Amino acid sequence: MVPRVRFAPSPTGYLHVGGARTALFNWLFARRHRGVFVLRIEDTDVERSSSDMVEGILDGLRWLGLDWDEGPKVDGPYGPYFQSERREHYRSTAERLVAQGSAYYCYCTAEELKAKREAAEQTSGGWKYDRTCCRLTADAVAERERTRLPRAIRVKVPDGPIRFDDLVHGAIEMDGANIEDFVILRSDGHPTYQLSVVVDDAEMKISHVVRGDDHISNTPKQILLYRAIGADAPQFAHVPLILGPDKKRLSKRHGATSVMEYSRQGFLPEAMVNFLALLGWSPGSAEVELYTRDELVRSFALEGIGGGNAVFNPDKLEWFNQQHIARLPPDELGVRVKPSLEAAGLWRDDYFTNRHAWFFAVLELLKPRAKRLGDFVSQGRYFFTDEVEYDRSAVDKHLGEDMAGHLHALDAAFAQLPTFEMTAIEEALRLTADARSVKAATLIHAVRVGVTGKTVSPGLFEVLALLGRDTVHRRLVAAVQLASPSRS
RNA sequence: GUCCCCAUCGUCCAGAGGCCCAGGACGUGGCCCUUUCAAGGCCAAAACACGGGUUCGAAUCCCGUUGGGGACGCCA
Repeated sequence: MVPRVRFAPSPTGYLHVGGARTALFNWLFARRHRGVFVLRIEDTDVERSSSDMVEGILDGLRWLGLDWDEGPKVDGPYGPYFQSERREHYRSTAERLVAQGSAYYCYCTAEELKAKREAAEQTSGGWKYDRTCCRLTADAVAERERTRLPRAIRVKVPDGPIRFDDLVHGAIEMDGANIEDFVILRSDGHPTYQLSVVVDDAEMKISHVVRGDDHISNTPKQILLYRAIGADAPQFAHVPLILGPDKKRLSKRHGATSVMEYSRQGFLPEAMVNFLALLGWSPGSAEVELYTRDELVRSFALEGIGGGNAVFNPDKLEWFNQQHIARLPPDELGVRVKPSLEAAGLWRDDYFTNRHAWFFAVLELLKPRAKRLGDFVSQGRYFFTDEVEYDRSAVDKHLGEDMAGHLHALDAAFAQLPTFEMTAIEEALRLTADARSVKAATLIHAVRVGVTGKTVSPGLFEVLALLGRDTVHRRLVAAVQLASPSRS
């Protein structure tokens, strides 16, 4: 039997890193075992759900490369995959449970319940539904039904232990006495999560439920429902939560939590996937941290998921990003960097055609310094435009008036070079420095500032070679001007 | 308040009774390389929460304490 897993987000927000990791674990498990990855949208809360949010979540999953086998836009044998389109399944199931005696109508109003709960919290602290409506006589129920009094449906929770074997936590047991008679169908006819999730997981033949730790306490309720509807419960694997640096559950307060926000910030999906996979999961003893998506699929196992919560570490994410950027082949890197250049207005189509060799060489040079995709632009913009932005303090420091003559001489030396390539450039510069009794380093720094506007760049000779003789000449002329006393 | 989960360096993990005076990665500090900054290489500091057991022997098993997290909704 092929494993069937699902990711079931509720579209009440964007895909955040916690949800992304849950989705990733499900996806990895499905791919590892050649199973099926189902995407189901849990939009039973009409008030808080929106189609924009659905799109946002799909975008996040697509960006991460987590493709689903059944779900929105991918028909399957167990659809529809939006809970809002499956109401009849839930309603009829709930009525069936009432008919067979495992659930009952509850006519208590929200106000009544709220009052009771608040009163109880004043005194004892905790509160469970007091089963007022469970004790109603058949006549009393019939009377209320006749007057069409609004009612919800509650499950009658039996006392006694409910056990299950969690794939990450092991045996877990809870006593029904600690669980209240929870609502499965609201008075407006909409199902609650507890009902819809069980009905759908059962009908969609889900074999393994991999979800957040925060659902552990829901699991016994759901097991009760599986029993009541006469279905086998799936295997459960409850993944610990992702925490912020303050050890509190990760939330907006901790900065970027939307997966797409990381995309915007220049992170690679490869890096995010690698980072998230290793947050709470480990392949075992291998002392390797960098994985491609395929490698993760090959080594993934639910057994490797640890039991404790994990703190989200942005520094490590950034390191993964740098490593994955460094591993991108040149043409692929070009594709990834293009949007940043476009956003800066520095993109030119011939970077992919006539000048692709030059373009790729520039990216390769900038690569070891790039932590995010935007760094190619912020650190290397002088490659893509002649409008050099000079760092004022760098100019003051390295382009003193004594440099004007040196730079002029260097420009002349460059003009004499038979070929303008790295070793020849270096030789010319060192010779010029010698001849004029300046330290090569001093001249190098001056040229760097003059040509790139910055004190920081890749190796200067590579930079000059890639910029080309004409560009270097123009900038050297400009640098001589900058260094000349007349400028002020 | 009740119930549940968790507990190894600052952080993420390895460790499934002797291989561990605890290993890797990020971060931090130092050195090397060097025209700057990175990258890379090398080195260093840094942890088994505490207390009881069990055992010849415990980071590993059991109990308790403490600490952290989660759930107790006609939210999901």
